[in-house]
Amino acid sequence: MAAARGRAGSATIEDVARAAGVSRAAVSKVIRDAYGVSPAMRERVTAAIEQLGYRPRVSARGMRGKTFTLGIEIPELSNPFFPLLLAGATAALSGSPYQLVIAPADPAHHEGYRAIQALVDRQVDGVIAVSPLVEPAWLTELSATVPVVMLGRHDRADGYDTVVSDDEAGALLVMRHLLGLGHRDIAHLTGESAEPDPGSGIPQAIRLRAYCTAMREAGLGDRIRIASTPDVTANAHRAAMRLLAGAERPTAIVACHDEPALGVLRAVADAGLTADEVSVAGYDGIDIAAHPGISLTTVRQDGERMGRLAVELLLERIDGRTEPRHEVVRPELVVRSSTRPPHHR
Amino acid sequence: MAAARGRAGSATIEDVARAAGVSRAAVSKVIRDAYGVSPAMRERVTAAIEQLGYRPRVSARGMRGKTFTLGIEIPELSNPFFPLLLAGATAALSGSPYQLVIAPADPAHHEGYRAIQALVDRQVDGVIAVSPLVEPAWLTELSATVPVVMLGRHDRADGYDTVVSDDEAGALLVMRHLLGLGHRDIAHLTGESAEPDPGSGIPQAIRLRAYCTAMREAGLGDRIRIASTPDVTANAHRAAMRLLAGAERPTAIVACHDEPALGVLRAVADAGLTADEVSVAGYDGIDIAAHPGISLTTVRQDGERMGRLAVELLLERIDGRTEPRHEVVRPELVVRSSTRPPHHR
DNA sequence: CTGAAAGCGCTAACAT
DNA sequence: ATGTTAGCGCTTTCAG
Repeated sequence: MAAARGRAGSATIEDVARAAGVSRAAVSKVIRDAYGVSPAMRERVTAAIEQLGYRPRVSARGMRGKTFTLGIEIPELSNPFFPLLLAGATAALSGSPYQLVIAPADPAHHEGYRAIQALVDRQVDGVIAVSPLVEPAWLTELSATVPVVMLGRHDRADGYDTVVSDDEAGALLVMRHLLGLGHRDIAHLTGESAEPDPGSGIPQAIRLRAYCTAMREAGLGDRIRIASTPDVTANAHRAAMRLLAGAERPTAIVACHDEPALGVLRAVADAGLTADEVSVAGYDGIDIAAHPGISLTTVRQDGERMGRLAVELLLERIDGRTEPRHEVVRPELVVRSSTRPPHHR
Repeated sequence: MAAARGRAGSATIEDVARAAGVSRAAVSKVIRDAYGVSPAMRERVTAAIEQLGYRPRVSARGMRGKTFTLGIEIPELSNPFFPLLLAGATAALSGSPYQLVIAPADPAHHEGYRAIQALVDRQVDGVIAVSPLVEPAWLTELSATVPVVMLGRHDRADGYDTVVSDDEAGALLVMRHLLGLGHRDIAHLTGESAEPDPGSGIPQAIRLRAYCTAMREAGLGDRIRIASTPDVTANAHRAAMRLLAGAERPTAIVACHDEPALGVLRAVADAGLTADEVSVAGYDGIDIAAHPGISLTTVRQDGERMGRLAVELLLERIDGRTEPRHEVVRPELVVRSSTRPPHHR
């Protein structure tokens, strides 16, 4: 908290130079600690900087070179998984000269593009995109201008790096668990976006496909039951209610994320049922799932690791790497009391 | 998603001017739609911009004037209350030319200063600070340079605006509720930072004081029981366990936030107790509190409104207002099944 | 209504 | 080792 003597933020490199009786270039060199400054000069300049409360303007710096700013675009911060990513990213950056800035993007309005563009307009040195909805082609184009790491999509492109969780493996983990418990009527609750394009790189789509595969391989192809709704998180409760009220009530419901799974749990309770009648599983491994009042079986994704990896890849790119890298992290099944053997009526 | 013909991001205002056969100044005017451009020229310029996929560099623009960027500093995004603020802030900004960027700050390391400074270095047009730990004096100094709105602290200063929830009223709401139910042994769980300086503007400190006041006014001054720990969110469970194991077990525990309250609930369950033996109340009104598996009595703060207000005040300041404004929003008690009349042994 | 030109604060050659 | 200088891309007087 160095005290600023002059009006904070007003001093320029010129002022510092004058105060120290040196040239602007000298000050610049001291700031960036570039080659060719005598200890004596460094001392004088440092003192002047301190005394004037001088801070280099990043915008001005950005005009010639880098801004030492990394941008990350994030949809719906309300999803507790994303803070994990950020924690990892921030941790990976601590000690480095880079600052992370987050641009929130409302996924409902195709805001991903807008937010990423806003970041690029602000001359960030690299972009991490978390939006599952921006098109790979667009990102490829973008990556010609600025290094890009896409988080959580399975499509690969040469222009940018990716960090994903192995969603297929994760989804199979839950399915094997439920099938192992003896469930046969397993329904899957997912977002609308997963449906139309099963080949897309969206995690939900991958998980949906894995669900279908697992069902078919267990000889339960005819019992596949998919409930899909726009904005699953908001509508999970209603969708689950419909599922539970129907003639052939499933004995287990697998949700594409933990948050919708919470809605499903609520629906189960509201329908006067318990985990003995209907098992529920989620996906993500958010903290609250471990709470005894919830106790949700889920697949934990190591969000912190993913965030850290994303930053590392980005820094490598900024450092000059050109061959694309694609990191896959392994999810892990966490069994809790929301999933039990099916009750035989 | 206007297709960029040239290499994205490479076109400058100069290129556009050349392509449209006009001067740079003309293009600039069109961009900012300033006074004095003929429809014909506007058309030509717009076409050129479109065709070249031109995007103005915000840094360059920032060198002369504004960056149309608002910065918000937020500690621990994992706290589900903060996304609400962001939602409100983002909503208030939609349609405006401003872009919101978030700088995450680890509260553990005095990062508030660093994050806010990073924002200012990047020439944001205004700053919203959520850190309860940055010193008012520092903010006052800062506000000489850039408009500042402080969110969630009760100290007032002339340099900057504030938006706070009425924490005293909120805390009294819970206390009155519990006392009304018949509780007499009510303990309060809070963070260490609330303790030392009861007169500070930190919300937890205000709530702590209100708790004490309410107890005393009910003639229960000698039963005041404060459990305070560093990093309450992480240590709530342990602290609650100690409280529950002690000789004089409280019949109710009030936590300074919902997240610690979740830990308390877990402790109650782990100790083999129920809401009939120990009532628990939180503060914030996070979504999960409404879940039947949790059902936590709490005080809801309208985070969305607070975020919106903060942005509005900031925009007013940017627009030239100089008299300080201090907005107070009223919290609201939400009673759920975690609080019940005390069990008489 | 349009254009020429002077910077904004900084970095990076290029001298010295 | 230090200083000079030419821009980076944009906005903004100020003339035409």
